[in-house]
Amino acid sequence: MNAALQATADSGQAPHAHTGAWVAGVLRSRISAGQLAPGSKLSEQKLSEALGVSRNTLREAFTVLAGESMVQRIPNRGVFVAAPGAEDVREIYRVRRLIEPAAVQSGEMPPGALEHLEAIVAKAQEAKAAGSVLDMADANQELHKALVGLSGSATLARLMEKVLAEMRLVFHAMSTAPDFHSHYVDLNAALVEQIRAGRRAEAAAELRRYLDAAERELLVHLGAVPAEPATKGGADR
Amino acid sequence: MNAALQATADSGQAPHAHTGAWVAGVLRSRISAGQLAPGSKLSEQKLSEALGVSRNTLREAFTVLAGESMVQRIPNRGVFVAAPGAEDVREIYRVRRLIEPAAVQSGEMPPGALEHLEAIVAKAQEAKAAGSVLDMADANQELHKALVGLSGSATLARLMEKVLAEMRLVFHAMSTAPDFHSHYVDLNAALVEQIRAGRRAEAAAELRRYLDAAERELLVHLGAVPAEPATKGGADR
DNA sequence: AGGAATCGGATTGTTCAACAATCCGAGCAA
DNA sequence: TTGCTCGGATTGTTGAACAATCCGATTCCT
Repeated sequence: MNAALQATADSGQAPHAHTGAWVAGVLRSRISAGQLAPGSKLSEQKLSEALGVSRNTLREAFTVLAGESMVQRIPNRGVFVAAPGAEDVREIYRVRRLIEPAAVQSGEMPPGALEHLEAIVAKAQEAKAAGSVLDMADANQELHKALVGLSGSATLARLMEKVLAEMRLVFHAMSTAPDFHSHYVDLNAALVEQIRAGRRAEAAAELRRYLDAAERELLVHLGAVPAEPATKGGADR
Repeated sequence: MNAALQATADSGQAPHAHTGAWVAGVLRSRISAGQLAPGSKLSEQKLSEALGVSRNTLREAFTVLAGESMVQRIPNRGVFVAAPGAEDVREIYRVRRLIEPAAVQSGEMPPGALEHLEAIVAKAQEAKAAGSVLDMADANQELHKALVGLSGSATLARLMEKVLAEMRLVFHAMSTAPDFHSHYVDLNAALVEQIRAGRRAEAAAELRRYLDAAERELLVHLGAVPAEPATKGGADR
């Protein structure tokens, strides 16, 4: 834990933009990279001296990150790296299930978007061939971000980015992280193919199935839902 | 301007929650209420002494509000109440057009939601009968928030709240504010009626038309689009 | 006179040091 | 063991200080 903290303090001499925003960026990166484990406490004193900034400035960064729900602030207790649970996963997929298919189905399709999608798919297939799980995960996230990008809305793109950041936290929070992504590379390819063919409604429907399956897989792995029986909507919470 | 600032400084003795969040709440209310005009500058010194908080604490509130894009922060210049323009209106409706119909069409319809919708419609009709434009506007926003609420997602509800806050800013930014809302009361009623009847797809389609019309009306009033010809996309900014 | 460079005041950005408020755990008592 | 109190540690908030930057007005040159 300590190693991760003081690791990048060397670049501490050049707070490019506003120092607060810079600190927020540094912490955001480390959290997304998993260097700061979900649930771990971020001490004001340690972090401020490790990053070479004032406690006040660090606090500003905390405010930013709390607004993005990357960290959780508990009054008089401190800030902790967000640790999403099963209910958070359900919420994540509630959002994705609403936004992604809608963007696919009724997006305005800016020029070059299709090529962008296909480039990402190619990258994912490359990563799969090379067996690089990390690159596959990255490409996967990039693809879904691009799908939302079809809507042409910067707001929704930002929201999706936030959601994907939370997804990374979910993965980091899982003790054992099996290969969730390789299954989906081919599905992604098929999806983009359908979009290319103009079969937007079918693509959206397939995407919905995709998301349902992914959510279920995650919940099962979190032990929040039984593995097999898929009938009545049973255990909630 | 000054009157609005020091107006509520009387309650300044009881910062209930964390002072930063409290200040952010106060400012948010005043901005939404139009007491702080869009584009106006929020001076750190004046505001901090008017609210009876430290400059540092006020700054934390600014960070929060900037994260919600209620204010715009310009480095070394200060923070200003957000002043949405035509492009922002287009972005707002890009989001609404994607989210609201999707929520109507595929929302999970929690119990009591329908009654809630109808209660809001009733309130709106009441307000229309009484000629209270303000209550109509409130009911209108409440209805659309409730529509998104059908999705069951707190994240999307928050996003919609942010969007609606920006809408209020748009109205406040308009010099002349004619009656945008009375047209839509009956449309809202019809919409809820269709939802009640289970005709979700039709309701979503009607909602889309609704949103297109509202956006166009706003853009026309902002002078960002010609009044009649509905063909080529013309003047940008 | 018109325009460019300059200067001074004002505001923001950041840090530091201090104090109050709160929480957590250790130690003690019943 | 259970419950209480106390002390240390951390957070919340403030005030003051200084550097950096920006804006407007004055001044100077052509």
